[in-house]
Amino acid sequence: MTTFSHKILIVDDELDILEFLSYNLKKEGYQVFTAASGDEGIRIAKKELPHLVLLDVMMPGLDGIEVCRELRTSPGMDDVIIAFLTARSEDYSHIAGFDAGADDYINKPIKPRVLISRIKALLRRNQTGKDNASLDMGGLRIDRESYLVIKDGVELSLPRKEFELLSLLASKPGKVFAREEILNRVWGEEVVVGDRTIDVHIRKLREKIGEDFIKTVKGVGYKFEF
Amino acid sequence: MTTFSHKILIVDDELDILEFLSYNLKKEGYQVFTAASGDEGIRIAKKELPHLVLLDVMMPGLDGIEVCRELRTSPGMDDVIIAFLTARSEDYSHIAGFDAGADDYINKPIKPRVLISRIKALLRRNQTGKDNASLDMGGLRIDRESYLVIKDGVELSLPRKEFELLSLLASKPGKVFAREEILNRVWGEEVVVGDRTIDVHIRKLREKIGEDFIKTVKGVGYKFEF
DNA sequence: TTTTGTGTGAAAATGTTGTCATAATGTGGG
DNA sequence: CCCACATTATGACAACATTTTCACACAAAA
Repeated sequence: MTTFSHKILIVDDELDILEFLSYNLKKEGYQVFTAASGDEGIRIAKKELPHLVLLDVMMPGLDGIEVCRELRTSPGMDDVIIAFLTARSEDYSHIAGFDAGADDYINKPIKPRVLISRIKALLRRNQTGKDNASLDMGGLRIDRESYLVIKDGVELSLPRKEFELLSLLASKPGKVFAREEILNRVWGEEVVVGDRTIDVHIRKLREKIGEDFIKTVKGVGYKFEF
Repeated sequence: MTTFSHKILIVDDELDILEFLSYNLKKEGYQVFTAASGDEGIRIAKKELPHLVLLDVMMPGLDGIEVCRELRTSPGMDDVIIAFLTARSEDYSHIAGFDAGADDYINKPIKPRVLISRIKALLRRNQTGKDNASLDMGGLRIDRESYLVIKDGVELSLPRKEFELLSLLASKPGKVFAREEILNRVWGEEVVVGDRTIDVHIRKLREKIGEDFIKTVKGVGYKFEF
């Protein structure tokens, strides 16, 4: 069997990042293409039909989201895996809405080892045809199908309410969910539970997945961030 | 072998789009059903159990999202592939909250060639592993043809219900099957059996194949793992 | 008939969920 | 800047729900 090499396209306007990523991925044996703008990214993507596209969200001109949209509607691109590169500080709320095409979000700054393992996971996933109903972010994977949360590679099995709560919050990173809304969607409209119930579940979640993912917005509710 | 034809249901309130899509899909050999409203779509879906549903997001009355929700919670519909049709200009944020069921988003206007290739990809994706006659995993082989389970080389002969239950769970390792889903697919839609029936069969299975393969997810269902 | 398969109900075991009291923390007014 | 107030965090526990397990009844097959 000849060694098969995946094609990866990196689109980012910052040249040093481009080089950094390119270097590390090539070292892993991937076939790497780079583009410094959205337009160029689309052109190369159409020509090379890469298996995976790393897409910077913030770019002058065509931004990552628009590129993603364009790619997703291009012929032959149906199976392309698209991962967004996002700066940790950026507000995710506007991205969150766009769940049509992203397979993963990867935070900058990026440690090579982490990047490689995420990319391997992504490529593996799509190869087995297992189109997982799973979200992957900040070292946390939430798999709605297997009811499993994987944190840094370690499986956590959460009780139902906790899982649903996390699942809800993480479905729209950055968005603040009001307590009322949480109650409606996790517990249901008619169910009546005390005021502290949510807090307690939030606490248990934080114990399990770490303190940093769920942020309290006093007087309003909670939000998920990564 | 006779040619197998996939059933596709299109739901859209614009009749010319309905016709346009219908024409193109029929030409490809698909069995096409159409509905001009959400209600009609649900009715037809329940009757025909299509493999794939193309769902317009914006419709008067029941919109695509609501239809999708309804379908996803209908018995037997778990494997239906649902793709949303969206106008390019539409804001995705309101869709985002709805993470329950869409397998794909397809932008209008639609080029036939693109549509066909997306649909093929979607159908292909879901088909894998479905018709496998023999599954082999973790020292356990499940042979649907000979109705035999072989554990570490030893033949086990399981009663029909037990075999079908195991077969279902193992058809998608990792996936949690809700009790409701199990009932529908192993016992059938109309059959009414008590709550404890599933548990007892699970228990007998565990006795025979070992305790570790079938995991309980409390409040949700069971899943197979190896 | 004997054996095997299948479903039921009731008790026990298990894990999950909700509530309370109390501490900690943040917020806005003075 | 500090205080009083409102809100949230936390830990222990009680209440609850679901699943397990068992013994048994009945049906279907051998």
